[in-house]
Amino acid sequence: MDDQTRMLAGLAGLGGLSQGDVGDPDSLRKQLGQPQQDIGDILQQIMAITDESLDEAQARCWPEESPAHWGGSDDPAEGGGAGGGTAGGGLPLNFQHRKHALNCHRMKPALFSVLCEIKEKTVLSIRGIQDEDPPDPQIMRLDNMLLAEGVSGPEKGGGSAAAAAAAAAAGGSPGADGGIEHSDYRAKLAQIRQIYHSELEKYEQACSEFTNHVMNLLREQSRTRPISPKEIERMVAIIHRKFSSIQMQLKQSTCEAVMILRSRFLDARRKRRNFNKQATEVLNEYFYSHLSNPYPSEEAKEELAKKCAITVSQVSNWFGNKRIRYKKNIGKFQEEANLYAVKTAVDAASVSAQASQANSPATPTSGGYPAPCYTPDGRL
DNA sequence: CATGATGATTACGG
DNA sequence: CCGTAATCATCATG
Repeated sequence: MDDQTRMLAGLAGLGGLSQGDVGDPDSLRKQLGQPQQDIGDILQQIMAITDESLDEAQARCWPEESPAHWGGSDDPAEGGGAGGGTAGGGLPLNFQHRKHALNCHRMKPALFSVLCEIKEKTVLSIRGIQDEDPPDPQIMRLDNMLLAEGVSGPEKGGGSAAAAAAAAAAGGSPGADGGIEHSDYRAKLAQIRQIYHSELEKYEQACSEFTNHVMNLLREQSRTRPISPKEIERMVAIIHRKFSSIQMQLKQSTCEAVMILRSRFLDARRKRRNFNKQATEVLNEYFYSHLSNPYPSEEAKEELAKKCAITVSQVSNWFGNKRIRYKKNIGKFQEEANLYAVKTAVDAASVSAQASQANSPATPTSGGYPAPCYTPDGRL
């Protein structure tokens, strides 16, 4: 035990006394009659408290030899702090009294700060460097994704309800085919979002509750053992890290759910619907009447998209597919070509009386695509 | 159920 | 970013 005491005293000297900051133990030492022994005793008692389990300490009385020092009667500069509990001298003290005595001892603040400092240094040296947490790239990725997917972030102007309603209305109106599915998707997404947010809130609440709990606990304990603010800070950080890893799981599974939903509803390739007859008719009409240059401008695409109740990119897809497939096997498309050539011709004729040249819309003048209709093998 | 049609996606080049 | 070519996955039909 003596060794330990010396060591502690030495540590105390190293840790705090030499720097002479807060507690200024040097001056204290001067004031005290028998400084060395006093400190040694206090440290011993602290060690004893630390060693002993709480139950033991509370259950049985403390040994008789030391109370004199704690009683205060022996102190040169009696602050009156420890007066009450130790009045009897020979009276056995229970744990509460002991604690009180410790707390009120005039050396306590100085020792306490010294111990805090020692702890601080040792803890820092053990695991001080790796403390700064970089913002987890994984969680950032998930956050971005959720944001992009509309799960987190602002509730999309007036909420999903409005959007869903609008989509549903569009679905009810004539000719909007994707509307129904889209609104369904919206509804499901809103559901996911709701679950996500309520779970997130729960987690956050639990986290702050737990943090509060721990902080209260630490504050409570800080009266009997040295706990530096930094330590509390670290503890809170640890708790937050734990909870954020849980949050990450939540985010991950939410992302998964959204992806599944998306693949089921939005990935049109999975649930491909053919365009309706009228739409393909419009598209084919344009294609064959511009066969020499079947590249609709952006405006034309928009026009066609509107007429066919599809999107511009669908128009682009259609023309892309059409061009390549036509080019690949012109023969196969002759019939169709003639049909639409005739159709446009008839249209032209009916609109303008002087339509003697049905040929004009599809003249093989420019090189890109072969002659449209009446043609190589004259298969009209 | 095999097969062709068809809309969407991907890889690549300008 | 747009177009081509290849490819995928589904639809539609016999």
